[in-house]
Amino acid sequence: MSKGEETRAAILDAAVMQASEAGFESLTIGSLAERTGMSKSGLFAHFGSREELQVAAVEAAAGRFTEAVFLPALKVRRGLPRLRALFDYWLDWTQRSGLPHGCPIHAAAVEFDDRPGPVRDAVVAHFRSLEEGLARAVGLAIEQGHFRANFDVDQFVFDMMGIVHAYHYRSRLLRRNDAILRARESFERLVATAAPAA
Amino acid sequence: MSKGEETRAAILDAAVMQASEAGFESLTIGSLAERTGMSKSGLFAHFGSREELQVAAVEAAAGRFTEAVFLPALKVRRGLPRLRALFDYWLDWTQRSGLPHGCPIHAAAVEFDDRPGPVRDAVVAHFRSLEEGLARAVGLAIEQGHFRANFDVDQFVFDMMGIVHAYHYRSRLLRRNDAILRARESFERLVATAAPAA
DNA sequence: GAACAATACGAACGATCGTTCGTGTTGTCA
DNA sequence: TGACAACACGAACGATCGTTCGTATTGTTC
Repeated sequence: MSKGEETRAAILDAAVMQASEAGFESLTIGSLAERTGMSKSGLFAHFGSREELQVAAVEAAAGRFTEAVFLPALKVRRGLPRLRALFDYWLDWTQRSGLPHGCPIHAAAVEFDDRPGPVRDAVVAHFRSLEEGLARAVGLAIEQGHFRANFDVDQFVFDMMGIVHAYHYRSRLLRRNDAILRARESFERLVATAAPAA
Repeated sequence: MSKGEETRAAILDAAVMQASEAGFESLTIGSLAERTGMSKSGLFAHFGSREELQVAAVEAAAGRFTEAVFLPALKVRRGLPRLRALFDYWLDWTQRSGLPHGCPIHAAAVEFDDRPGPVRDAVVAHFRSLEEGLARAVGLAIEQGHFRANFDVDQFVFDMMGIVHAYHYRSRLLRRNDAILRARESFERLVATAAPAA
């Protein structure tokens, strides 16, 4: 890795951390320069514009998500066990990735849901690939006979997204530490509706 | 209503609209002054600080929510019918309230979930009262015999929040127009789990 | 080590940020 | 209508925003 690539990676590290704390809109050249100990212009030179920096930060966060959630889940037996692993890894991936202030992309999804542009596009791309990955895992659960054959995969993905959103809301905004228990109970009930006919 | 109260209300109208478009962090004195046709200092004088303006805007949005969701639902027969009405009014309250860019408080919930201060406090207060209202409606459904007696009210509220969050995510970020159908199906399934023993 | 590109810097730009202040212009009530 | 408070304004402040540019200082390659 060349010197430039190294600094760029270090900048994005700091950017993802800051986005986790205060959202992608808080990513300013100045604050990021101070955080990394660089000059504003030196940092700026690694990205053509602030918007490109935000896009790169979204993609960096998305990459971390994949590393922390999908890659380890692939080592688990396909079908329901892998789906459970995905769910479990998903709920606490930020903490395991050194982002104690919540999921940055989850925040971006709300921040940019009404602001067209490259940042929004990057966020949408992440969630599309996330939903595709989930749908694939559900499909495997059907193949393995863990879920019934005529199961509505898309509805399952919708519900699973809802559970995770509700978990974030309850734990981060309301600071209720029973959030993870509520989420697990919801997930188990959701899985139960998918059980094959006895 | 005195002149001052009138302008203040007009400012908050514009503020809620803008927050719906781009979040509460986008509420700057300058942009709001331009939107209302006032001078920066003239507008500023109605609030001691930008933060107080943000708090007032959150409270104004919360008030609108109550008017558009809870008040009309009170006219519906208590129990399951009222709960359904709450859900339906909730899903499209922003459009009926002239906020075509999504729920401002929903955005604030994510924007300020990690930023302590008066704004966050106002957001939390809104969601607490919202959850209390939901729990009360579920309690009435139990009283009316529509739900079984030993039903877990808190879990129901958690799941209902999740459905609405997922609805926002799917319709606003992914722009899928089947979001409302997915949400309704999830809600019906949730209601079914609450049915009293036959 | 020489040569050249890659990288980082400091200074400066116009714009906008929240906020303060002094001064008019209104609305309100006796 | 006169008097006083309420209201709105324009100008200015220091700070920060994203961005540009010229110039050192580095890494990299022959």
